[in-house]
Amino acid sequence: MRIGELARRVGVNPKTVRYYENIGLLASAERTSAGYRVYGEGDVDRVGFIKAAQRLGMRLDEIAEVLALRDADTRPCGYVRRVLREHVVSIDDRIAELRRLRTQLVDLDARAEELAADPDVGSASCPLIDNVRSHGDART
Amino acid sequence: MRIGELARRVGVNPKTVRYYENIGLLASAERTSAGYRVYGEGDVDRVGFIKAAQRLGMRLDEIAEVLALRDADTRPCGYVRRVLREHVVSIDDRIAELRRLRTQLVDLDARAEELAADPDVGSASCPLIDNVRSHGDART
DNA sequence: CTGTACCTTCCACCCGAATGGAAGGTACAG
DNA sequence: CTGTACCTTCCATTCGGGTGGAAGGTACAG
Repeated sequence: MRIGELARRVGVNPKTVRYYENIGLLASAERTSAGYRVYGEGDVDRVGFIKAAQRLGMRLDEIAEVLALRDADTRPCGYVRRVLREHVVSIDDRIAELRRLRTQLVDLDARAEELAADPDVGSASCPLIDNVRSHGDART
Repeated sequence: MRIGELARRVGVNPKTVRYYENIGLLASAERTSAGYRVYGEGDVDRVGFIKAAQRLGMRLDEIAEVLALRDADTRPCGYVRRVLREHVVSIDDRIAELRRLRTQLVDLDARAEELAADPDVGSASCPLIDNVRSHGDART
């Protein structure tokens, strides 16, 4: 497939794919005789992986390390395994932190519940909204 | 306390604190007669919360929404609770995705283990490292 | 053959999130 | 009363991660 289809399938801009190639996250793609880049399923996978990792807050350079590992059919050396293990630990930390945040949010919601149960207030006006909207454009 | 101490306690740059005030994440701080910003424990807490949320990949505008909620001693309206619940769901997604990534990394490490067990290769050289180092300066 | 949808390179610009530095005021120790 | 550590504002710059747009080539349908 060509770059457009790859991009569509992963949900990114074709430019982003070229950008990844530029910075070495993707190997230089094969080209058709006309110079068009040609991709296969492996690339869909790879770009998908990059995007997934990114959503988790990894930077591209960190992702590059992990991908390099993934690419290594060759015997992985100690360095590389250390990097791997570090990533696993940092993921564990992240998960733990997310759980803490989740708890805080659920508690907030519970408080909201209580207040909402208060019969003499409807849920009509919400000064909060104005509050939120006035700083930094709401993206939704 | 003044801005420097707040910043030190949370582990951020004083500039960052002013920046947060600018964009409305922090209310305008009280000032001494000389114009110095004055903070309390609540602010340490708040900036710490911002940083924690950020480490989890939330953007400042999303964090602003959650903080606005946290600020709401007033009855939370439906809108606000919806936002809350959305955040919880997205955290759950994030956790799930992190788990998937973790599994992938652990599998990689297991593969590394196998290969490392192969007796006729030491773990001396590692073409991977060069690979990684050549694109995007390694940060470590 | 022409349209249009897609591709190429190259260069410049955008956004979020800070951070640096200049120019100047303040708190307080010695 | 001076040093230095800290504060103020304002404006410019950085960095990561893209994205826009121009100028031009290509694939293929009608």
